[in-house]
Amino acid sequence: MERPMGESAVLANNSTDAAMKSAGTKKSTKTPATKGKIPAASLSREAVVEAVRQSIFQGRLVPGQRLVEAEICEALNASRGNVRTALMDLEHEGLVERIANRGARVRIVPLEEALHIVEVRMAVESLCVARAAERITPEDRIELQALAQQLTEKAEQGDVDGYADTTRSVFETYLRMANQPVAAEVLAKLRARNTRHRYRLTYRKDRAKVSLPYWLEIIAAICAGDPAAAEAALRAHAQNVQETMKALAEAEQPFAGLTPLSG
Amino acid sequence: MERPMGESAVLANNSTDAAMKSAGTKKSTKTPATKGKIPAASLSREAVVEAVRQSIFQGRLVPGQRLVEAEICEALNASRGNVRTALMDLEHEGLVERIANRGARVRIVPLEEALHIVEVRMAVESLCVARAAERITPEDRIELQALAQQLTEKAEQGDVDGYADTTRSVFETYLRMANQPVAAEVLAKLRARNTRHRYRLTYRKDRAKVSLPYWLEIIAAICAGDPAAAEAALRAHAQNVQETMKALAEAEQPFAGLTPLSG
DNA sequence: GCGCTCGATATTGTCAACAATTTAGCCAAC
DNA sequence: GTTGGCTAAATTGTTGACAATATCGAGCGC
Repeated sequence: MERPMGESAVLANNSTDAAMKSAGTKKSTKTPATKGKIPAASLSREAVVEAVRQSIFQGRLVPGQRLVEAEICEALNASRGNVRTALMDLEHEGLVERIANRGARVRIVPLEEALHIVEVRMAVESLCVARAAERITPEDRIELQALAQQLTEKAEQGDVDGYADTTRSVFETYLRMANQPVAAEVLAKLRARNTRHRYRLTYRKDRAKVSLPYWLEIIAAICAGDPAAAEAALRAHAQNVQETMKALAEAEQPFAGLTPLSG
Repeated sequence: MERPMGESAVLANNSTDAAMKSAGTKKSTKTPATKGKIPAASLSREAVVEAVRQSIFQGRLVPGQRLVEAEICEALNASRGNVRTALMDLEHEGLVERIANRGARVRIVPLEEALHIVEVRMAVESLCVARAAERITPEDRIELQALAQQLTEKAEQGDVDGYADTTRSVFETYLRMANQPVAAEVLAKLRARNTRHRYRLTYRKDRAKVSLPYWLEIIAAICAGDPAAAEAALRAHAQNVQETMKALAEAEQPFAGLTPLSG
């Protein structure tokens, strides 16, 4: 209704490839045959979850957009049951909003909530870096210092993507070091939930210059085995992120509907 | 197979009442009639979630117990689809564990994980009490001081249930004051997830004596508008909880299977 | 006697038809 | 012109049947 047709193609064009990739792993063991009737080997629930999730992350599905079960069915060639459960899964992840009898849509995460998310992340991640600092081993120290070096290089080269990837590696490294699986789980969900807001920050040309000193300080504190300093450094970074997000949102406010992902 | 029969009654006997209560709210508007065929007005998905959740909380379903869809169906008089989605919901809550093609069981939360949960809760709740201390209003102060008074009285009277209820009120109050919906959401899930371990602590006769000073200190710090002190007080409490949980688990280790809920 | 394949059974996963609900358009009445 | 109810269309929710998968036990060869 809202948009008559053809938009389901947005989901189909690029998604099925990625979706099939994860679906292939499943049905590989045995050929179903299915009594001669070929039901087009429809996507499993997990594959649908992944396809829709990626579509949201990559901006093919914009916040607020309606997710009609039947449309997704056709676009991904999946049965409605699978699509339905997939949407429920995504609701639990906080990516999709579902209202009873009224359908699902891509969840809109308002700035205020995004700031709250950063705040909670700050609390949980400060726990993680503190524990990482306490538990650091010589091997970890070498790895972290190498990452610090790499981070500096990427920043100097102006390699935005590489810099973003490396920060993720740092994050994953101290998370592993912290040995806090519950914290890791919580963080994964929170990060997924404000991917969009995070993207706006991460992929800015000048972001590396601002964030590099914060990252280096965090790494230095962990390597020094100083939990308090690590917490402080992480909180400083988080506060900068909050401020920058606010500033960015204000700057973009006038343009309302537009979302210039690649500023 | 494992246990031939009759155990489904464990779920049915007491649960349907509570389940019906929440189901009643839904179907109240209109009588379905359903073409003359009476499908026994089966429980909706949410009602099943609630019934199973309560059964787990109240210990009628013990950790590790298998949750066969068909059995729950019959016990609660719900359709399998609803039971199925309910189990998936509970999986997301961390209460139920589901293995593909092998069914669901009540999740076993090992001591180690329970300690991790307390640690994450400590991080998130310390954020909340700090914010509560920053944002406190005169009305909040009056409310908190009244709760502190009540807490002291219940502890003196040895009213274990009342004391537990009041601590929950304190928790809810500073959570509301903190204005951190995301943190509240995360905490709700974490609390649900180690309900069982928490019960062992909360409902001990002598627990109030130990925890009361911690609670009073937290409240005092919030009322004083001192975020740092509030965080410190909360962390002290959390650490005591961790230590006590460890000690309790060790003490119970010899008795293996038994779970003396009302020690 | 021991291990192994092969069937029987129990249980979960998928699907498509059906029921219920909401929404939008329309006409009538005020 | 606006409000109110009524009907039709679109969409979600539910159910039962069927397919796929894992588990267990019996028979069989070694």
